[in-house]
Amino acid sequence: MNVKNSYKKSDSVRTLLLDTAETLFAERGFFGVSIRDITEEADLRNASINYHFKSKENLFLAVIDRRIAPLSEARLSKLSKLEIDLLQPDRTVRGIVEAFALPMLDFAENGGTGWKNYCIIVAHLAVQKIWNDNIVSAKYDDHSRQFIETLRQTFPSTSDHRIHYCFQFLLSATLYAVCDNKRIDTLSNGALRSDDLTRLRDPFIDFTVGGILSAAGQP
Amino acid sequence: MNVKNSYKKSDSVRTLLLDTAETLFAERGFFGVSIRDITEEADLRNASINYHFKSKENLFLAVIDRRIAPLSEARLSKLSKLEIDLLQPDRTVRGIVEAFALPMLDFAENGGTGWKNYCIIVAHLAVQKIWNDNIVSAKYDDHSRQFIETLRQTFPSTSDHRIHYCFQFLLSATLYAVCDNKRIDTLSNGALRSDDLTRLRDPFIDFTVGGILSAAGQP
DNA sequence: GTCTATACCGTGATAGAC
DNA sequence: GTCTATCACGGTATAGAC
Repeated sequence: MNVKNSYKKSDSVRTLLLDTAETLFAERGFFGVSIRDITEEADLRNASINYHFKSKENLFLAVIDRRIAPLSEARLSKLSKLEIDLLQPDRTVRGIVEAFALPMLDFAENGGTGWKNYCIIVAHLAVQKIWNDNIVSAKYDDHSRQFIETLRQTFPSTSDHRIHYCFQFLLSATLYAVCDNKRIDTLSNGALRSDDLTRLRDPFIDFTVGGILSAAGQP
Repeated sequence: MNVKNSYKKSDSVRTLLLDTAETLFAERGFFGVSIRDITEEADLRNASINYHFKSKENLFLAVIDRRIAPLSEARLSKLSKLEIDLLQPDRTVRGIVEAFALPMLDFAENGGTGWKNYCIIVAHLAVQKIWNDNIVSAKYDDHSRQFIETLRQTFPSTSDHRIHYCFQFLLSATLYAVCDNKRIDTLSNGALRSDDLTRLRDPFIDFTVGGILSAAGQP
């Protein structure tokens, strides 16, 4: 019982730190947030971060790590249900796009603030070279390669490099969609909102599916 | 003559600071770089930044500002030569895509390290809400709206919100393309390079043109 | 007008009391 | 497991010398 209680208490502090860090990192990025910002926001002493996570960078890694498995599983579960139909590449591509993008769009919009902030952090990471090796590649290569392989099989006569670019284009559209940068709010004078991913969904699928068919169409 | 000389000297220090800052901001972002990092790299005292730019944030703004006019002019000059042909939306869309994306891809690859770093910085800015008002909106709204308006005219029966999303998708593909994050190097096991924008160009145009036609096709 | 020296505060991390 | 005190360092900004 003691063990269980102490575990639960420690666990709740860890979770509180992860949640608070997630929020702040989403707002200002890794370098824009100090461990004092985090602990003050969470009403804790700043030593708690070093105790629970050893360092600020480690906390950041833990924030990223926490939600990789659920996201990856949601994507791969959809992908595993996909039937590659070479006679209907449009249907197959739609299946790939939906398996890759819809879980992230759905988590970002309906998964609560935690998931929303997580997606924003990933969108930031993704455009920065410095995180490519330690984080992005280490954590996302596996399931990215499965999507690339599925595209590969869907377009047997398309060159490898076009297949890879198609994945990049799908990725960039997805990540920009979840970064919630308020850009479209400004440009549309408030008619659209960058956090309204429900409204984005249909145009998004039309664009990415049409784009991939067009880019993969010629070998 | 004194005035001219002193102006030239001051100007060269300013330029050195701008160039050095541009390089470092591209590597680690605004918060990841200190004014000491910049002045040490440039072999200057750290007070020179406050003297020439008043503050770190002001220096950052100056870095962004410096290259907006040339980029904007390159884009709008191409756009002004475009003829909107409602009977051939594919040709028109290709013209819009080329006017918006090719100048940036070209500057990033062939404009020297300064332009390359600038494009990387813009790609980082673009996904962060905090810079939307002071920088992105203030500096890029004008020419962004011209591209949106041209899309608007090209697809008279498409809803406004799809037009705005089409611009967002074009923007996200363009910015991700120039961020040089090495992701495609990793995923392709070195067969492709994120700094090889020449090779990216044709698939990029096929994807974005096909995507926009598909997303704007249905009102 | 330009650069030097320095002030002063915030940073990440740790040692040791509780 | 948590808190206090403190470290060495890096952060921006400024006052004043040249």
